[in-house]
Amino acid sequence: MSKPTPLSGFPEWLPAQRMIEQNVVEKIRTTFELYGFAPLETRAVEPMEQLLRKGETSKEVYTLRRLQEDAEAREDAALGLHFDLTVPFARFVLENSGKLQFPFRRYQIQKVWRGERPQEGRYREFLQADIDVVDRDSLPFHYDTEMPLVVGDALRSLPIPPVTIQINNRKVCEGFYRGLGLEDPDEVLRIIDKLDKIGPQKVSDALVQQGASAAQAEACLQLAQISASDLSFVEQVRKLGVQNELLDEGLEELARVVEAGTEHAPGLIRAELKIARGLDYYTGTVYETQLEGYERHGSICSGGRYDNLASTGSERFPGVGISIGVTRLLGLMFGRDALTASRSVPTAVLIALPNEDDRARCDRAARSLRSRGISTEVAPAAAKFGKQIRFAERRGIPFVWFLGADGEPDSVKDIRSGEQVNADATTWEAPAEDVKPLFSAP
RNA sequence: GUGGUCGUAGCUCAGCUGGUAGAGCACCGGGUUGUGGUCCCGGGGGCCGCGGGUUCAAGUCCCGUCGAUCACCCCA
Repeated sequence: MSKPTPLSGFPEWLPAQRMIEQNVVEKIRTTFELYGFAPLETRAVEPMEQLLRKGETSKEVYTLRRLQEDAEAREDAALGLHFDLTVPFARFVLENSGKLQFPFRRYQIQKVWRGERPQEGRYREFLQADIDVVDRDSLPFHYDTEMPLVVGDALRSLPIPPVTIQINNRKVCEGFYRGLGLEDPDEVLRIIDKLDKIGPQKVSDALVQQGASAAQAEACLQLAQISASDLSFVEQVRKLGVQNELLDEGLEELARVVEAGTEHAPGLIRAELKIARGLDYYTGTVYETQLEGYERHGSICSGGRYDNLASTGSERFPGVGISIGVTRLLGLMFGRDALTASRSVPTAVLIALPNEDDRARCDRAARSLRSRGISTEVAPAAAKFGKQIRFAERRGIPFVWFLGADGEPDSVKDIRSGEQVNADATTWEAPAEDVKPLFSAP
């Protein structure tokens, strides 16, 4: 059997990177819980009809079937892996609405799968950290203002470059387009979304192609080019002179999100009237997040308001949510060596083994250190101390422990400084910064 | 899913118009009878991503495939 090769789009990290991922997830989780979001995990698989309920994303869904399965059952292709965490959550709410208290806020940190062509920062299997709030019948708008603040806190707790959460509101766009007399707001939105990639001239051409007049296209471009970190965007939109009720409503909402950002997290939020978001279940606020220095790789955290995603005949559960693309974030950072671990193992202390006969003594010392939370391993084999120190060095283990010769005290060496001092395994404490690996930008 | 570029030791790469593989770093051993990182000496490693084809001969040309990456699509 020849050497296995990677599977495109299914990343696997090395232990040092996995430690970083775990640490990142832990920090995100802590922030989510600080805001009172309750943990939830849904199954990886959903019925296809659920997955396709909103949005034409069928081609991205991986379907599930047993290897041995009769042809007729196969035709149903009844199950698929979820491609985000919002749709399964909506299903879960409908299914369990009787057992939940509303407004219901929960977080989910899980793998999702999409059958897209992979490239840097884009994968087929990746981890999302998602928060949502849903309520019965109607959901107060202030939750729309809270979402970016939560992920802002989470992202700012990580050793990564600054982020900017860009906000828009579909009501603004749709209202504006309708106010202009354009009939197909979704199509306009789709075109406007490409502004950064193809430039204003081509966007304008495309709009005219779709039946817009030159003046209408120009107005759409004017709107899309509005960007502000404060409320000044309202005035800028007004100046364009379009009158529409939905537009007014959207502006009011967007203003509230920006206002909350200004108050609670200066520099985090920016009204960016060109962002659209692909998923078509969003009905109001939409979020997209840029990581400074990695803008061209797309948003690392997105979401929005969905008023109609979770509804049955009689019941309706509007929601708002946002999701951090953990794998994208990490993949981009790893790709530039911009996030590293101080060691490749959790171990803080390596106990040198002078002779195989001393293993029991070493194990005793190890147990003593572990009992006080110090991650410890005993050297794999008796060898020259130089080799054992090198074993530790290769892995970034900061301390090597030496048993004292009979009657002598043990000693511990900081192999970074070379300093070695007498120590007692029942009382010695590692410096606080060395107990766990550190994760940082180099 | 469509198209482009790339794929040589663990890593970074060299290998001219086809003539059966090299460097630096890393790794292992010795100098250093057991406390490393310097220095010196020596060593192991590559079906040249994989499969097929053209040719007397292919790392070098052609096709396919897998992987990486870029653009489109879409999106975390």
